[in-house]
Amino acid sequence: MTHALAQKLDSYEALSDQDRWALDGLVLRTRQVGAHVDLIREGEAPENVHLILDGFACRYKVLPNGQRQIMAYFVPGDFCDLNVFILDEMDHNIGTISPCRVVDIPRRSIDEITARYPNITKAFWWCALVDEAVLREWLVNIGGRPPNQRIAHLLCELHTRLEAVGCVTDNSFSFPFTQIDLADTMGLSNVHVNRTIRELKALGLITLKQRTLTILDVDRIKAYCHFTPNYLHLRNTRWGDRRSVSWINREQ
Amino acid sequence: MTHALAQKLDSYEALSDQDRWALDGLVLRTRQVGAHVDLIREGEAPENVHLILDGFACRYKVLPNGQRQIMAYFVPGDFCDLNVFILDEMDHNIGTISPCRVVDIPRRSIDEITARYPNITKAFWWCALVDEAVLREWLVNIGGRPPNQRIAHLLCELHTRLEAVGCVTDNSFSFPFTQIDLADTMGLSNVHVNRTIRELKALGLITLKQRTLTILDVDRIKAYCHFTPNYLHLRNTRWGDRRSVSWINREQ
DNA sequence: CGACTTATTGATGCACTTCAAGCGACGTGG
DNA sequence: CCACGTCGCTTGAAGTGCATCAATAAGTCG
Repeated sequence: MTHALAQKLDSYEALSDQDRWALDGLVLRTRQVGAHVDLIREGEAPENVHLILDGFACRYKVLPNGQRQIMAYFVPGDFCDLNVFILDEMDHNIGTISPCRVVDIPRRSIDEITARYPNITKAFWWCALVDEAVLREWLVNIGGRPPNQRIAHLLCELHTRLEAVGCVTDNSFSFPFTQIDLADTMGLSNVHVNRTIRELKALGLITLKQRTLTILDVDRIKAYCHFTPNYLHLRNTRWGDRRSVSWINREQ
Repeated sequence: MTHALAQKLDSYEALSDQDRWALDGLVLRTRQVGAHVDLIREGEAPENVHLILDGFACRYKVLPNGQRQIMAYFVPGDFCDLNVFILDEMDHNIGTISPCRVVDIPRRSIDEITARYPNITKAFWWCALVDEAVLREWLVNIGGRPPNQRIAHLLCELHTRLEAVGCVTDNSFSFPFTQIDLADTMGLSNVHVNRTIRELKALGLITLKQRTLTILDVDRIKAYCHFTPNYLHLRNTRWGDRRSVSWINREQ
């Protein structure tokens, strides 16, 4: 059974057996972390890279008034802070949502890998750039989409990302997020998240029972929120020749 | 007269004379671009890195309903897409706000520089990570702050970033953004942006005349929106020992 | 079983959007 | 040179989408 990281990198570029062995060496020392535990906090100096092998985590900040803003979700196979060594200190927190299996990778191990395995190095780069692209899409999501499409879009993204690491069966996947988590992610109140989710259920797009989310009609929910996965830059995904829209034709 | 890039990198780590010369070689071939011109569009394959030497540009997407979402502002000294080669095609557009002096840097030049100048390589890394940190802060801004603080926060950030490249005198700087630009940046309507800006003027925090913005009371506007520049990771900036807030104490 | 968190639902209010109209600055062409 | 169109800013009026407050129900964990 291959771990989520190898599966994820493989979805970008085919890995050799040597590459795989090197990755296996990276993830030898895993540790189990409970739910709602901080892996690293704002103000601390980053020592290790955190890799999530199992479970869900997130990146977040807390504003002076106590408001929490979640900026990213981490799913199995995701690095939390791959290149963070460059910066002197963390400007945000990283905490678990559900119990997680985590690997703490020292900087030296990353350097050694990138020195010897160009394929992996390239794949790491790809990870970092995709993470940034996801962050951009979240900004678009919060800034530009109405709440119902906003939440649907997040669900489509999670579905796609989790599918790439084999965590989806029959369009169902583990969904440990509370409605408060979602509210703090989407810039909405928990009450409104509740009503929006019920709307998505009523439309027959999803079901959500016992922390398991099922997408009932993948095509319809993607159409519903205009989900295009191009920003995830997956190898096997193809979508129509969607031409870009420029400055000129701003209105419809 | 040193250009904005050298000045910016120097604000991170002191550069040697050799480093400076190498950077000067990078920015030899500049070109002038008008306002509201796309430098690169969604769907295109990235060929060159774009560096802004003078003027303002932005990163944006256009949603199916015609809504534009701006995801980043570029000021003098900023790379638009430093590491974008890794990805097959652009997932967003980059366009100018004002007329700009731009350098198109081919991938090879970047590779040569990073192969020979470790200081510059490290500084480039720092640029990329700070850009990402800024993006995160924008997400917090849109998701978590009320509109008045949201706009004030953007102005504080611009002030700080422009100061680092010598584009601020007497707390005044060029401000070519229209209120529609700001609206598409902040996830607000242009009407509300207008009223909020008038509020900031009425509070005596700013003036805005002939595309020049002046911050009348830097300390007060920073306090007004709880601006902390730690996410910009500037060398010379120091701020109090702001301890991080964690999961536990969520409410105030 | 009891304490606490999470989900749900209703009622109220206001912050924001939308629509609309007027105004000044600017550029272009007749 | 003036007429006209466009664009950005401003302001008013009206409607509503979302937050806030509150109270109950349903899980969940010790």
